[in-house]
Amino acid sequence: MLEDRRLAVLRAIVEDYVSTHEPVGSKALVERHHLGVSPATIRNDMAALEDEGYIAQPHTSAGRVPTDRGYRLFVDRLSGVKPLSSPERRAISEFLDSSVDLDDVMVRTVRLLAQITKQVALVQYPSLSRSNVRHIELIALSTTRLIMVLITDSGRVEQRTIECLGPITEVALGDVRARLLVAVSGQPFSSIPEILSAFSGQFPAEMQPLVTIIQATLLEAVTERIDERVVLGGTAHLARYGEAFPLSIQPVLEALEEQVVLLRLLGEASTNNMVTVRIGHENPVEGMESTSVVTARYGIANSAAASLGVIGPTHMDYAGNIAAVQAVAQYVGRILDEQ
Amino acid sequence: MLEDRRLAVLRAIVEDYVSTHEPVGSKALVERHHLGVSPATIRNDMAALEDEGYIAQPHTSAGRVPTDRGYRLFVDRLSGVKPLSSPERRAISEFLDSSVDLDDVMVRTVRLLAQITKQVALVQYPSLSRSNVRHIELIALSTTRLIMVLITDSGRVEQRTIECLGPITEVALGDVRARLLVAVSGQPFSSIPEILSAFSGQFPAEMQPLVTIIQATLLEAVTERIDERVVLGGTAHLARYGEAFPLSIQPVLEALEEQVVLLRLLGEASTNNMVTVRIGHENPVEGMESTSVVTARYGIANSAAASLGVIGPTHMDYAGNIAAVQAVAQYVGRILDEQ
DNA sequence: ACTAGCACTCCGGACTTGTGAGTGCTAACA
DNA sequence: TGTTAGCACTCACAAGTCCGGAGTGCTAGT
Repeated sequence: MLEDRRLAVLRAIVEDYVSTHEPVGSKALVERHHLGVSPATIRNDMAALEDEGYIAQPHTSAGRVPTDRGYRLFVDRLSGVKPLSSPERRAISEFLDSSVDLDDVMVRTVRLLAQITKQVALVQYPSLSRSNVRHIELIALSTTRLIMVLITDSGRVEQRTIECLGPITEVALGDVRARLLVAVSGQPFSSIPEILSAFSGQFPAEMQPLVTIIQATLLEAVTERIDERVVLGGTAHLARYGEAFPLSIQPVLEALEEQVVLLRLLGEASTNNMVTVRIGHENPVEGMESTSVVTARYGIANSAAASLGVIGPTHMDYAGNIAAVQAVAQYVGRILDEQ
Repeated sequence: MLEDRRLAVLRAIVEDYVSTHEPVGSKALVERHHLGVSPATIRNDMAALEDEGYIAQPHTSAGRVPTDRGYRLFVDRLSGVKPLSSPERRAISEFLDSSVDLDDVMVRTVRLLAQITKQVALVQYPSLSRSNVRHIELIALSTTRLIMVLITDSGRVEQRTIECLGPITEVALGDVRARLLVAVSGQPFSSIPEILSAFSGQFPAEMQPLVTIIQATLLEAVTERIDERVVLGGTAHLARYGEAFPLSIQPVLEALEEQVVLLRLLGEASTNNMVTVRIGHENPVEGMESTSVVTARYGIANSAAASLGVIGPTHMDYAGNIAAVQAVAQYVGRILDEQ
């Protein structure tokens, strides 16, 4: 009962602060939310909440502001998930129709997400490591150079140029290509290293240099290249907070330029299919202490999976953003499945 | 003589303003630059320069600030080209060595440019329309789907998925592939439409659907896809100007999210090989009135060409940026030639 | 357990003032 | 005629002062 009201107060504080961006006081609170008690009572609750570390005052005689811990409690226990509005659903389905290409899907998704959340959006390309090989092609460009094209069942196309020491014969290349195709086609990336380990044995000695370098390149493509690409959009939304907040955007912009950092932000998402929220200092990245990250994994029928999400100030609309991220993740998974 | 000094004054004003970012007054001017005259004389010159529209004062009794027109005169007649420092040259050549991939070159270039100019950098992918076809590949993914991979001599790889109505036979596809390869291999993109116009005639009627759709896809790839990709880097540098300037970064960030806008900014570069500078209002893009754009074309031995450049506030270090853009453009051209 | 009242704190806006950088003008000078 | 010195004038900006109001914590009363 008493506990209940305290939580209600916390929720009210978070909601008000998110919408007004100003410290919220006891009086304003009772006026805006019809809690049936007087400001004085609220003040007692606030004092208790402050003791427990859920809220704080920027300075004496100012209203209260939620702390990271307060937001945490809010998203864990208090925030419902706002259903998306119908224009939003419409936008998603419109975007759904006209995708032609994996790149296209990624770009459209990131735009969509940025647009409906009004935040910075991130979308990771489907992970190669959980993909299967759909096709592999070796194409001679000159007598010493060839290009390897790798196509996954998630629609991704990887290419690598290979420089050979000796000249390549048309016949040898065709031979390698044919056998390689048989060996790896349809196989998951994770099993490629094993397959390759016994591969070169079937070729005569004079072809070994060629086979070896091709093999090495392929191996590199499926393993070392676990560093994935992330597309980014909606950075302009950062400027909205510009001066108004401790969130000085410089470090954030810098962080967003590093692929590695983006991956860290997206990475280590929840094990299950739910949305993950990292609030303020919970973020593993320096310079992002006053931002929150909302992420979700999107899966392509278990064959490949990656993450997407949004980044915004800690005082974001968690309910709305969680709903948006979740919905978009579902849609994207579905689209990629269809392809 | 008198004219000469006035120009010297303008140059001094621009240089001081660029380094301090504060309106510069007559007294400070004579102290910092050893013009052999008194402040009063300078004031007369300044008044003249103001009448001609080269400088302006933000408010009475403030120093003078160059106008767009002032900058224009400065870059056209007054600014020497700063040679790059040796660490800069070293950075460029280090970057030069370790490029493996077209994508890699683009990413590295944009980073490099952003780093040495401390501005936002843009690099356009080599234009397809001036490229030659190095190889074309058709790969069946299923009985009704195939993927077309197009490799240009600038190292770019384009892929397209093609959905056929009827089932594809291995033989038919091989036939089309072989003839297509012969027909277009080594040809410039610009001549592909002509080549294709007579292409389908050589196939029997039952193969027409297949040939037609492949042909259409290829045609689309070489023509409609003149919309080029642009990579972007160094946006964090924008934040440096953050509040300090009329350059509110929101519209700029927004503009930078649109590929089309980026192309407009890069586009219409100078006819010759020199660097182009667009100052403030000279920019064709709304919201970029207080930014300048420095661009140059980089060519790959006449076969393909595109632009790169930097974007910064009008009070940028023109001499330095022009030198950097020019140097980087040369290096990139050279690297892509080698590949 | 809640509320009313009260004294206290302190941020932030408004207002004032003073200072200094900068200007334009005029008159003297080479 | 071009340059300089001197001077009165303007005005942004910083510092200082003041005051109101929002908000708090505490205590006593319901």
